[in-house]
Amino acid sequence: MFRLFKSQRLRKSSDFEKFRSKGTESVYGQIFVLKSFERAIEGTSFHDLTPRIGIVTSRKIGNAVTRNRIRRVVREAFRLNLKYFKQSHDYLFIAFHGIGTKSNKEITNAILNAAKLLWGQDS
RNA sequence: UGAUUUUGUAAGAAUGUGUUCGUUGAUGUGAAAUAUUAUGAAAGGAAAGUCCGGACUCUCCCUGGCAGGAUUCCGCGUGAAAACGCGGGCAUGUGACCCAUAUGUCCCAUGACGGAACAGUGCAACAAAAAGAUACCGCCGUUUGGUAAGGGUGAAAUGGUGAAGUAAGAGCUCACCGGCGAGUUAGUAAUAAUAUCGCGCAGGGCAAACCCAAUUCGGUGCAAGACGAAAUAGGGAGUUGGGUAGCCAGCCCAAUAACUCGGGGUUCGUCGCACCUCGAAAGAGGAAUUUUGCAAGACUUUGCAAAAUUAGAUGAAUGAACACAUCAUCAUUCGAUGACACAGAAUCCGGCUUACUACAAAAUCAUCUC
Repeated sequence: MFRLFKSQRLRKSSDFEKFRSKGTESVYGQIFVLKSFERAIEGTSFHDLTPRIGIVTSRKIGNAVTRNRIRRVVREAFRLNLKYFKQSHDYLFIAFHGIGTKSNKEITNAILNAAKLLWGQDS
């Protein structure tokens, strides 16, 4: 199962606002922050339980081409390595200045390490 | 040979092929495609800046004035308009030629090229006595003053040479040159020429300063706007007019109605919107773009025919991995890294501007050789 549905992405402002308040777990890297928290479950279908990700790329990171590339790389890393992300959790990826100079592989590996760390903090 | 600048060309297509995994619309099947299905499609020359002009939207798509904005040498052409193309004129500048105080001729480049006036206001660092009307030195006179010939300052100091004149000087006067205006001639015109007439030429520069003149424009911008669902309220305070056009009028509506303010709630979906119209559908008609061919034109281009094509997201799709080939860079033995500039559609068109890659041409500069 390698598809990436719309239900697996954060698509509302309210979803992003939740990261401001409640106790979120964070992993800080040199080029990004990965945050997560367990959301309220409303149903039992696949789309209710799957982990979701939101990506924040501000204008500080670079021009539109650079920001598009970062978003694609992060989504691809999330899609191909879904097993490292916990069920019924929301994730927020915030890119920092300087990420534009990194290669796709470097970013992917850094995200996976951060996800594994978040997995470990829970247990 | 290299660098820089300018102009032109290239739909500047993922370097190509294959495999695998995906994303977003569309269409088909289906009760349902968020059932993990099938088919086909999916970033640019600038998509950028948002500087102009339109389509379209709502609004008082009724009218005038004020305010405010835009445009600005002439002719022809293209265009819905902005704007663009060709030719001409004028100004400034580089270079060459001629001449040698000058004036002039040619080539190329640039030009936000209407107006400096018996319209008005304003501005000019530093230097200089003085930057619009001034006397520092000097000259003359001498009680106050006169004087722009000389010095000195500056980007710019009241046209130049000579004579006459004077206390000394000065277009104060005169001759020649220059300038301005009128007329005449040439030209469609901008404008040019002038051995005609007039003016001593007492006021230069900046309008990318306000401003003036002519022409022209209502505002709003897809977060426009339309519909649906859900939710809140059926109230509070204030005003007497209101019609959201920046303001003022006309015009229209209302007076137990309308508006304003504060508070509360919603911030979801569909359409607009993926070329348009008709149609249940099949399909038909038209539009645009690209390519090819033919024809027209001085050129940008235009017409006709044929074929192909018509992106549509909304925390925002158009991507990733691997293999082989090709190319580039680094090491130069195996090999390693990369696919390269500017840059990412956002309602849709036409321009302008800016950024940048490759190729071609021209100009300038530098170096080397003869």
